[in-house]
Amino acid sequence: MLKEISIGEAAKRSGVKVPTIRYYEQIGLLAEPARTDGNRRHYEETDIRRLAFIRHARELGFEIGSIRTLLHLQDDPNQPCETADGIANARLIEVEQRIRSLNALKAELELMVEGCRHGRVGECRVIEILADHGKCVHPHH
Amino acid sequence: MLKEISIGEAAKRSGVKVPTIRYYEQIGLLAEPARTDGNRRHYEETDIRRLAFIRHARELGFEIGSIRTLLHLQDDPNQPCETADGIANARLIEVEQRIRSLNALKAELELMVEGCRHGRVGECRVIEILADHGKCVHPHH
DNA sequence: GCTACATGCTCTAGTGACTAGAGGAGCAAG
DNA sequence: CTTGCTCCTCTAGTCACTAGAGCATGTAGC
Repeated sequence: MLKEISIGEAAKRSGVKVPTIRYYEQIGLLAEPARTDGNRRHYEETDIRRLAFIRHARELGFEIGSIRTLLHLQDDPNQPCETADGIANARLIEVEQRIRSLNALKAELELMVEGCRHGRVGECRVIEILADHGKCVHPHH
Repeated sequence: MLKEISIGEAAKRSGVKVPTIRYYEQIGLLAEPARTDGNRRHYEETDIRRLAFIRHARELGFEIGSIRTLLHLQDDPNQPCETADGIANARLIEVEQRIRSLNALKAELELMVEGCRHGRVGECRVIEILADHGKCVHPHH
C-alpha cells in the first residue's frame, strides 16, 4: 500500500511551509485532505502537484485570486486557454511596468549614495534628495 | 497673520492622503499638531515639508522604520551621515536584487505567453509551465 | 438666519498573504 | 517510560494603509 503523506512531508516536497498549507486549505485553495485515526492530515500525490503549482505561481507574483482561476482552468483541460493567457499577459505587463519604475528608482538611489561625501547630515545628499523631490533625476515616479 | 493649514490642505500640498496623515500621527511619525477651537488639526510649513519627505521616501520604497531613522537624522544636522548612507545603500542593493529577479520572471512569463497557441487548457503552455517548475528558463528564482 | 454640503473628528474593522505563539495531543526511538 | 519531534486548533500579529459608521464643524448661497 501507498505511504501516507504527512503535512510535513508535503511541505518538504512542495516547498510550501506547513502553516501555509493549512492556510491554503482554510481559504479553499486546497481541498480538505483525508485524516488519519489520530486526526492528522494526509495527502495524495495530486495535492503535492497542486501545492507545487501554487508555489510556483506565487513565486511569479500571481495573486491568490488569479491562482484560484488558474487552478479551476487546470481542473478542466477542455476549456479554451484564453483566460490563462490573459492572466499571464496581465502579469507580464505588470512586471514590465515594475521593472521600469525600479530602474528609475535605482538611478535616484545611486545619485543619493554617490553624492554622499560622508560628512554631516546637514550637507548629506541622501537627506537632501529625500527632502526635495525636485532634485530627482526623473521626478515622475 | 499666517493662514492656518487644514488637514485637507496639508494633504493636497504634500501629496499624502488625509487618513494617511492621521495614521502617521498615530504611529508617531508626525508630531501631534495644534488644534483650532473646533478641535481641528492645523499644520505649519515644517509639517508639510516633513510629510513630503515621508512621501518621497515611501515612493522610493523605504519602510516606515527606516524613514523614522532618516527623520531623526534630519532633525539633527550635525550627526555624521553614515547611517543615512547605509540605509540608502541597503535599499539600493535590495532594488538591484529585485530588478534581477523581475527580469528572470519576465523571461519566464514571456515564454509562457509566447508558447500559448490559444487552444485548450490541456495543451496550454501557461498552465504547463506553472505546473512544472523544471520547464522554467532559470529554475533558480 | 437658514439650509446644504463639504470637510473634519473618533473609533473600529478590513485588506493580502501569510507568520507567530499558546496550549495541548499523538507517535516513534531509545 | 521518557524524551523530543511532529501534529492539532485557535487567536492574534504583521505592514502600511483603507473603508466605513456615526457624529461635529465650517462655509457658501439665498
